Amino acid sequence: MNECSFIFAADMRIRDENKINSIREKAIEMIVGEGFDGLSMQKLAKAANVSPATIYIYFKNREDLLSQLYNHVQNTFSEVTLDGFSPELSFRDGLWLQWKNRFRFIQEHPLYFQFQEQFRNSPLINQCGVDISDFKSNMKNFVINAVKRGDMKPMEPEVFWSIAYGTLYSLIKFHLNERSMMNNNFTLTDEKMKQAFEMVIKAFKH
Amino acid sequence: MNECSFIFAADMRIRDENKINSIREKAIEMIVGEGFDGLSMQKLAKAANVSPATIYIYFKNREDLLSQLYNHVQNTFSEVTLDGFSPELSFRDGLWLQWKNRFRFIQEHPLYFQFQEQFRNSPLINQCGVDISDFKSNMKNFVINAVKRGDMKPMEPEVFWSIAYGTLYSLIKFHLNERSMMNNNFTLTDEKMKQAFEMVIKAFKH
DNA sequence: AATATAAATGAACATTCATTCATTTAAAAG
DNA sequence: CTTTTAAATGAATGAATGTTCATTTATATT
Repeated sequence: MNECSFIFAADMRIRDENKINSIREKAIEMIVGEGFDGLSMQKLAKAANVSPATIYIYFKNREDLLSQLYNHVQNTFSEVTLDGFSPELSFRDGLWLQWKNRFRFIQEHPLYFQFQEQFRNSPLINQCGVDISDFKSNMKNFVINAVKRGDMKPMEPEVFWSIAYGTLYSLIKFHLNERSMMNNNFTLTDEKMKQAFEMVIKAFKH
Repeated sequence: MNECSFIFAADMRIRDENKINSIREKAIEMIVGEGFDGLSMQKLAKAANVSPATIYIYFKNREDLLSQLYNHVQNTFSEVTLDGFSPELSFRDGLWLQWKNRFRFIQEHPLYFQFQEQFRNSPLINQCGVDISDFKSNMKNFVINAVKRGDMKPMEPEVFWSIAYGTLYSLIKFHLNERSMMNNNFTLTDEKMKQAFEMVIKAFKH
């Protein structure tokens, strides 16, 4: 398929991958900074040093742009999060690796995370089908194995997820908003993460 | 102050409280359904059966409208959440009452909750100063008392909050999205809430 | 150098946007 | 009933919106 498209596209002027990247990054930047209603195609074009029409070469329309942005962010998220992970890992090691990987994701891509959260909490999430089946089957099998080994009593996956990750995501949000709910600066250090993690592990104990 | 404004306003045509309510509710409805970029002043006027100009009697501009919406929702949230609550309650009873109250809030005002989350995860949250100091001092004192009594070891408030409520909010979000992360329907019953609550309590045990 | 192909463009489109304003409507007081 | 006051309005404003299109530019092959 790759060779095919290379052959057929032999004569075409090559796509500027920097351009499509620039459009994507600037779009995410604008959305995180000004919200979805702060993203206009013309402002985006200007920010990405591109003609408005150029955007429509790579994206069918505004909706498709947003959808592809989310897709891209989700793929990056899956990559980082699955790094070094295996469903065969012990409950403790596997969950801790997930915590570390997910925290690394927001450290390496803070804008991606904020975009992700903004998108997920908006109605856009309902119009956008992103395939993360590989990621999900990894997570699912991990839980199945944990129950098999008796590291965790059986429970609905949503209950598991809420305790295992709801806590972490809340910590991360405090970390990202310097002006947190408590009005003092909060930095999520490894130590605090470990402290919370041990409490979560205790919650899962029989 | 109330009497004063009554006297001075004696001759004026009375403000239609239904109108301002209708504007508010329709606005929240539109935002939850179509996102912040789905809310236009003209569409809102039509939905609320009002002239666009009328909106500007009650709200300085679009930004002020959004800010007042959030303010209203936060006040409602505080009312419901503090119902029956006291910082003097035992750790277990107080936290459980908070869980029940917050769940009741999203049951009675599901749109409010979704609006709240959408707003909180958007950049709008930074431009909008809402006073919830009464609410916060209640929550703060509750934690102080819990530490005093030895029901909980001292920890940063953000860590406490993430374990105590991060879990609950995650459950609530699964509950509200019928198409959840796990792709099956999830309903947050009292039983499941209690199950998760007991795990959270265990996490806090010494 | 000439050709072919698609990338890239800037100007233009109709539409929708937030906001304003001159005018009308309704209600309370005299 | 008349007057007064502010609520309420519909039409209008210019600016900004998403999208298109005829044209130009750049590149890989001949």
